[in-house]
Amino acid sequence: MATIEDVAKLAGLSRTTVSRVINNHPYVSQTKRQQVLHAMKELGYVPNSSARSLRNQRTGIIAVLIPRVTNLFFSKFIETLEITISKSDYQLIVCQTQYSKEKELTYLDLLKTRQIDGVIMASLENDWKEVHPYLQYGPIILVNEYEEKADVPTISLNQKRGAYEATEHLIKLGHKRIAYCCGQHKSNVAKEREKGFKQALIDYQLIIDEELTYRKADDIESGREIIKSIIHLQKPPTAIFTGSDEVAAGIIAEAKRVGWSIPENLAVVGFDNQPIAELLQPPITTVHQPVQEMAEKAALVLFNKIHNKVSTEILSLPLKLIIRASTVGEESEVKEMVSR
Amino acid sequence: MATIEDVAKLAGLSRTTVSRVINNHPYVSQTKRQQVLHAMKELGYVPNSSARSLRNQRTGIIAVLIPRVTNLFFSKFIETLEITISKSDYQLIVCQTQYSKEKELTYLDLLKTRQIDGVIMASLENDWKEVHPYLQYGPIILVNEYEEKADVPTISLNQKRGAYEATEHLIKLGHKRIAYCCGQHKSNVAKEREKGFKQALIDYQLIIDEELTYRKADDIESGREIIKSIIHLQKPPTAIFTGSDEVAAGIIAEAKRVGWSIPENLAVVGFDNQPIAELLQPPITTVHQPVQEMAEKAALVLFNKIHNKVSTEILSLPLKLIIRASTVGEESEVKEMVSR
DNA sequence: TTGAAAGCGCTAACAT
DNA sequence: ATGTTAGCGCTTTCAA
Repeated sequence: MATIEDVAKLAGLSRTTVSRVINNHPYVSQTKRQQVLHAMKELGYVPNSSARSLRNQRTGIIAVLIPRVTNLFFSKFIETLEITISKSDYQLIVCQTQYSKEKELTYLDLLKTRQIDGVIMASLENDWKEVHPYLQYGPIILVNEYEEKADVPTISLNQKRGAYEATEHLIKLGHKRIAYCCGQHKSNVAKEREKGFKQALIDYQLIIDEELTYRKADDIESGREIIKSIIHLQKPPTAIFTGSDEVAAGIIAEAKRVGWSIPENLAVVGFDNQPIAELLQPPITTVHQPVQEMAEKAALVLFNKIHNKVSTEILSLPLKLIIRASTVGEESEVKEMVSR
Repeated sequence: MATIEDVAKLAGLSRTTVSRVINNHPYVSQTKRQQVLHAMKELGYVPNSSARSLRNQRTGIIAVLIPRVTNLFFSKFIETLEITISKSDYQLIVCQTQYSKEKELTYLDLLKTRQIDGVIMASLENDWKEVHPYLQYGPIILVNEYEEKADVPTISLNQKRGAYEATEHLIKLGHKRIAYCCGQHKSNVAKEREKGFKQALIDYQLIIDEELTYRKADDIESGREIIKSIIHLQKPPTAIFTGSDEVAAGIIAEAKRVGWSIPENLAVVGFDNQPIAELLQPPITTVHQPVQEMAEKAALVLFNKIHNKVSTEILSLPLKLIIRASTVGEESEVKEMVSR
């Protein structure tokens, strides 16, 4: 591997001059610049990034913390994030916490050891007081997940409002017994959604029934389980609000299996607006989250932080309800369209 | 930020001794070890990884190249890969080539600049002669994708066999006009599947009709497009083999929209065995790929390469056909079960 | 406009 | 068992 020294020798110049050429510094004559460029090419020289990192105190790498990558919400987030930061020649280290506090802290250690220039936390397992000390080692921003006590830039989605609108939609369709089911990992996202859901019930004078509340649903299988439990209820719900399209898909599949019609026997609302939401029979009414905007904004804000532009931006992006046949069946849809 | 020097001073010892403690070297007395440990704790000392990388010529980071992360096949691969390598304290940089040759080479440059210790290529855009020179900078292994000319460890899936079995399944159900549709990015994966598909037709004396061959289908939308094209054919196919469950899902959704029954009017085979395959109406017959095993094996093989254990392993893992109602309708399924 | 030299923080060969 | 010292490859003062 050729070093800067080798290039300097071959070009008959000093390391300094070579470095100047590498970094596009002024005060290098055209002739010498050419000599250096030529020597670099001849040797196939490429600067060693560990040496640069050590010297410059920056690695050009950032880390993103998520629970797991096989969740379309997070993979979409990472897709956009990686594309965005790579435009600035940054690399992305993916850190799956798997909902573990210990793993989360282990990944934050990357900041301590200076392996990365900054962290985007798209999930949060620990109490903020555990995370806070890491701020002395480098910038951290909170995205998607959020935390009152956190004194860092935060980009979140208006989960409460999103959940409220979805619930209101069900209420306006005449539903009075609405089940709630979301994931639960001490996440504020889940908490805010629950707030929005309950607020809607309150605003429309409906009763909140804890029997109809499920808090550990986060995949297809758990959706199925919920139906298995619901069918034994004396007074089953007529509608159900869920925290993800996957859960909704599981619910719909199992409900159909036991002979229920959707939405006649049970109206179902999903969350995320994943591609499958449109494909299922019936297509799922769901809440679209602007993941891409969130990722782009996250990259921007973290870069600002890294370059010491002091920002403590707190941003909340709006969600959007997308109405499909899992709440408004074919017939009622027609009716509604006519009535417009 | 405390350095090793600070720790040494505080402990009243040399940098060497501190380094020995950090790296668990022998020949450090218990007393001094304790002194060092104590000083480290007091200063909140953590070794600087850039300095270690520079000195040790290893970064503890590997890169994985994929087209994009929002594809369940690849996100599942990355999920398992990250979990596996993190057990050995390695970090994973995700590189999305977006099917671009230039981007692929840019990411391979990480090897040149020594930002990473090795590369797992789960996709391949360039000709091997473009990639080959990078081997002098560090280990590269090929996973999923493969290439005759490549002189590197390769872990692939037996795509030809998988496609053959899926096609044979359709033939045995009595289909004679079978459409083929796969993605095409000069990928050998696609080529091998096509070979398997055609071999099956040949073995059963069926005609290969180029009119029924689609080669740029890789998402839901392209599946829909294919149906739009097929319905205008004079002699439409009675079955269709696809390269992904997403394409199959698009085909099924659109076919139903135009009033076709699946599998009565068109039998559909997917690929990947994604969770949605089971949820759709009808559930999709598909080919399961052992992604997790592949990822675990990939980590193992790359680590071996990194530690100079010379292996040029070429491995091919088997695929498995999973039969569901998109090829074998409810009734025929019953028949078949009875006939067993 | 160019170069000499110090030093980023660490490890290892060598000496004791 | 412990310390001295050279150097990994780079950038940046400082001096010329």
